Amino acid sequence: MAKKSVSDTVVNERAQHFLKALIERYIRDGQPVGSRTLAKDTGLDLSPATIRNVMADLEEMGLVSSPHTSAGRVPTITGYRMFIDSLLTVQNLNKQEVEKIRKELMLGGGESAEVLKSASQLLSGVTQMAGVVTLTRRDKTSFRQIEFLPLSDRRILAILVTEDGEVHNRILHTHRDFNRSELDQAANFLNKSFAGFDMEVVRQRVLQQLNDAREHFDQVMTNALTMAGEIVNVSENKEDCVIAGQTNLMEFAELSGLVQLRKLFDAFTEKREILHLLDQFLDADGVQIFIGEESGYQLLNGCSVVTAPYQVNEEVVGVLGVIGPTRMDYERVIPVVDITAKILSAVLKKH
Amino acid sequence: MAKKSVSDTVVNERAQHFLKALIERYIRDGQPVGSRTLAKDTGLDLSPATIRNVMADLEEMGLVSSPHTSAGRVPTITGYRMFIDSLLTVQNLNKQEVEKIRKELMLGGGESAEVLKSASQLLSGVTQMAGVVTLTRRDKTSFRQIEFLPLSDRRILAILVTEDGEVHNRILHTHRDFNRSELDQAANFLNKSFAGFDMEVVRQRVLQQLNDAREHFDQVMTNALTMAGEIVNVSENKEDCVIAGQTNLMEFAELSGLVQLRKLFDAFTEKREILHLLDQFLDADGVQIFIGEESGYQLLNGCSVVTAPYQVNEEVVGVLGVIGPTRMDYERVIPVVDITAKILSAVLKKH
DNA sequence: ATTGGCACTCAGTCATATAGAGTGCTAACA
DNA sequence: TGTTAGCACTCTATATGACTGAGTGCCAAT
Repeated sequence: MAKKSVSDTVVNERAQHFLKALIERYIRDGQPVGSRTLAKDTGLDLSPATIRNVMADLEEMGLVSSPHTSAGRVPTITGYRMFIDSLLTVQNLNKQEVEKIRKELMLGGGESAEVLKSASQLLSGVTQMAGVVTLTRRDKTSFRQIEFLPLSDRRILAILVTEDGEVHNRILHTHRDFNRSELDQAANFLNKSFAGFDMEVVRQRVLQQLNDAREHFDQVMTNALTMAGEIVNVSENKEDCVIAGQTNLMEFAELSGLVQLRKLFDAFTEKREILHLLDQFLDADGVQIFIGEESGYQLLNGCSVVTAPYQVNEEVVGVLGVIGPTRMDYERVIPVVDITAKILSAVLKKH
Repeated sequence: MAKKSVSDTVVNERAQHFLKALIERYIRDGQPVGSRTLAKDTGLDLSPATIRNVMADLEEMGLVSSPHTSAGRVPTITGYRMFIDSLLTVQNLNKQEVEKIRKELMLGGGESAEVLKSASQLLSGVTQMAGVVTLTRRDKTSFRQIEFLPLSDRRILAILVTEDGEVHNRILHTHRDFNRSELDQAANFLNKSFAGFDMEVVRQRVLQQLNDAREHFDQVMTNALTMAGEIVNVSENKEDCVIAGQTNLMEFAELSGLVQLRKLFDAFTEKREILHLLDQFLDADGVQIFIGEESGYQLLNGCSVVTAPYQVNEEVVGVLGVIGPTRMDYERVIPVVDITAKILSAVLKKH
């Protein structure tokens, strides 16, 4: 409460202003920002020397650093963090752009796989970075129909259709051959028992009934249940992740190390890691930003990730976002990600 | 027949020997080969000066060239061509490696999509370059069964199963809603009419009958045929192409230009161009090699492609191969591609 | 608190020197 | 006639030093 503390906060406010200017400049040019440049950049009419003093303070606070004695200053990770958390002034997208996104996403015709792909491409196209859309919690849907078709060699093709029109199929290997009518019987039994039920429920029932089966049910039903068990499980863990525009990242000098770039690309084709990473943001609401170094994954050094979750019928089912260099234009990227998530949610809404 | 011509061919034979040695050396080291080095490399006991004379001849013939006056020689495209066409001594793979490939490919469990993916990964893994497998002529297969399921909003899910166990599904948009029994009727009609027929035949019949339909058939059948027409067409043009290990190419200095690398990667995600390129080798039998510059696609400059077609039941359905720097170890890559194609054909054989 | 001035540091650029690799040519040799 | 040794020459790569310009930190003046 003493004079000193008051003056402190005043200094800090101005310092923050400079920090903001510095980072915005750095994002534009990609080069260390010196006192002279910054002096011109901020509206305030101050001499470079003054700026230097402030920059020294900022450096002491760990918000900026200089690559070497006679270079300007560059934001540090914590500098970026502060910028993102409290200094950012996001622009709104103009209606034209919003409309473009909406149109683009409508094209897919409502087929979810298609739409997700468009969304990813859209994100990468608009931002010139890598776009990514994950689909983790599969839309809670219900059992519609199951069919079995005999193939040769004790193999059976199982087709499971869920209410939302997704088709899962899988080849099952059995211990003996089944003929067409046996399979039809099995399918009939299952369809009668489970049609319309929530998939989660189906899963439980199948397991449960399979336990009681030896005593109560005949062979047909046991077989049916066994097969159902297999395919029902498959349809569960189908996590997915669509990435687009990876090659855009090759343009950024800061990720220049071919080694790092390669690791990144490998992670993209592997997908698992990316998926795991983005899943952390499933439950956040609204846009989240995090900076590569904060994640522990060293392969994201120099990168930032901007994400937002999206919904189907009010329920979050995945996240979408953009991966690019930490030196990215957040003020533009944030609204893009935000809007895209909202529009995607709208498009995916089922009636 | 004069003395001169005889001596000429003698010179050429020796020159070819040197060319071979030079290219092999260059493939190993990646650096221009000088006369001294080459003198040691070839078994013959000749002085560097002699070698220089020969190299001058080779240069005159356009088989090698030197980047600058005081560097060694580097093979030219035509040099590589000659090497590949007539100088190459391919090694055979040892049984261990062959066995490894066979095992790896067996894993997929006969699901063709899976197996192709393994093949691609295998090629890239073994050669440390990019592996690619195309599937162009879809296995000539026959109609097994079709099903229609009503979704909401005048959308119908059509599921077509072919004899080889592939499942094609697609959402059809219709001009009015159909109920379950209408759809069942339609499916029944189609299944009875076409079960077991070759897909090509089915396609023709559908079109033909659709023409006659207005007069002879009732509404149900017309609808059925219309729907069948749509999905049958879809199942036709499903060309595909699986690429793996693209990032391996980042390791090669000769493709270092980020720009070229990016173009290459973009082509890989686009796939179309690659597919078109490889299709040229569908009808060649055995391993084919071609050098990027020869193709007209300037994006393959500095690259070579080694391909071999593979079959299902004696019929060629696609090609597989490896894309890497022109400076690649052909003597090893060729047998790998060759064997992989053979094993893949064996694995895909249907009984 | 702000500023001008000044000495200092450091990356980048240019010219120059030097070493090394390799060539082409010529003359000698078998 | 094919092969070889020798030699002058070319060109790259590398190191070196000088110089410039950008930018800093600090001190003393306002």
